[in-house]
Amino acid sequence: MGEIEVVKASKSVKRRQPSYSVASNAKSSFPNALILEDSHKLAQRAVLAVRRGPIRYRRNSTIVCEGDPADYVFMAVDGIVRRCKAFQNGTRAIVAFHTPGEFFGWTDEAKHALSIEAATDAMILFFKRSALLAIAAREQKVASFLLTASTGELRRIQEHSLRINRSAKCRVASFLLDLSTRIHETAEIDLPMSHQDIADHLGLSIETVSRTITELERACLIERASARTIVLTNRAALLRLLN
Amino acid sequence: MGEIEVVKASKSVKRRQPSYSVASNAKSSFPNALILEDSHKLAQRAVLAVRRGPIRYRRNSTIVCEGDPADYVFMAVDGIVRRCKAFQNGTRAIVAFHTPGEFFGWTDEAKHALSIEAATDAMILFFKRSALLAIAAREQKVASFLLTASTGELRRIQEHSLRINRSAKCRVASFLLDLSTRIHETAEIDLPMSHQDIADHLGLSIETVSRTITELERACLIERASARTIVLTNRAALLRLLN
DNA sequence: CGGTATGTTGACAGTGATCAAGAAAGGTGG
DNA sequence: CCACCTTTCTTGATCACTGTCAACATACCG
Repeated sequence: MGEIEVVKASKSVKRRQPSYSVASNAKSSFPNALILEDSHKLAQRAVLAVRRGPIRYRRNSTIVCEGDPADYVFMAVDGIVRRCKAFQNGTRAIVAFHTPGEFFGWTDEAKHALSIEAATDAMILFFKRSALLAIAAREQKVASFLLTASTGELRRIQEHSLRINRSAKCRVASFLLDLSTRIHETAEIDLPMSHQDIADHLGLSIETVSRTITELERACLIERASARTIVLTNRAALLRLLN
Repeated sequence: MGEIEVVKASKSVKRRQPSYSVASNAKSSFPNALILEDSHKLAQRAVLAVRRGPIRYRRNSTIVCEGDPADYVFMAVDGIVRRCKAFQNGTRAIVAFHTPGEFFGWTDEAKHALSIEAATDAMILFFKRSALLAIAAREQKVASFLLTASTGELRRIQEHSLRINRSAKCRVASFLLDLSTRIHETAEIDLPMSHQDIADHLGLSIETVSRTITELERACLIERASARTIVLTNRAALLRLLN
């Protein structure tokens, strides 16, 4: 990835854009997402001072390719981002989804180990890694901000690695609960990403994801208004599935 | 976990102690493990200034329980540590193993989300989290050291989450290669942890771990001197399994 | 030497993947 | 606004990998 100048457009995105419902949610959440604590306000100001963008990405377009130099770190203002790795046999694993306000792409290596892609239409801020490090060296609050972001991501991945070797039903239930928390809608979730993305994230086939959702619906743990709109009607029962 | 005063001993540990072979390896690696770069020497000195211990733990003894207050962060001087979660149905998932020199147990939450246990006899240093944060607030190098430790752990868990939904053969091969790198033995690995630990880490049954190792041996990718001593005779072929 | 913990191997079952077909939703162009 | 097309999702049938149960082997230890 070189300099950031133009808005990249994907090849042929003429699809439903459920991202917009997330967008309206995210628009209001963005300023608050950054300002988690009063003590971090200065840090955030300092961090935001070196932002570039935002740049608009269309759904399924690539922000960073595996092996690209890790010069930049990112934050979505709007939309959902996925970090993933493609394997030789054509399969793909999505290590994490990122919601607006989360930093992602931070690493101590020279190259990004994972591709970073827009799972929905997205607006992305860029931060030069060297600039962040330079500020962090001067401003303690910024260093602490980076550590907090990194620690938070560590916690999320640990939770994910715990659910990944449980049953399909448990994985899906856990994912839905997690998603509902992270995009803080009430009970109704408008799934921002495709079933294929969910499958690749949970290590399941797309068919199993579909079947499992159907099964949860039959058991009256959730309801479906449409394929992408899920209502968590019985959150307590979903939580019980997790043990 | 309260104050650190005495060496805790496990209930009935009268087993083979393959940890000793690792110990001899780790003894020499510890001073170097900390001093990764010259620029970090000052940070390390500052960090080590607030250490407590080391305290000796016997194999399978618990250092921290799930839900214990997260007042301390740890580093093994010697031995292998596992961080894990027990589920209601009696199964267990090991999120990560830690080798001597690695920080672990860092979190931004008030409680440890995972149990921390000695996978072999181990010598553990303790660091009060509040003390580390206080030093980090004064000394930039320490803040950067914490960030580096956290980022490194993030990278390892990401790699683990990538191998966790691949085939059993691929998981085991990847684990052996990773282990051989981390304990920097040559080609011969003296597995420090039990097959049960490996199984719980890879999300496999103990039987599948055993069968897969046998299979790798039949395919002449590895050799076994004993159940716990494995020689990576064909590292290139193992790497090919990973894709 | 005997007892316990750990590892190995076999038989069978179950969860989830794969293959295949059809349904639903969304966008496009007339 | 409607017909058509593409993409996404759903459902069924079958298969394979891995888990479970069981028995045995081996190593370690007192």
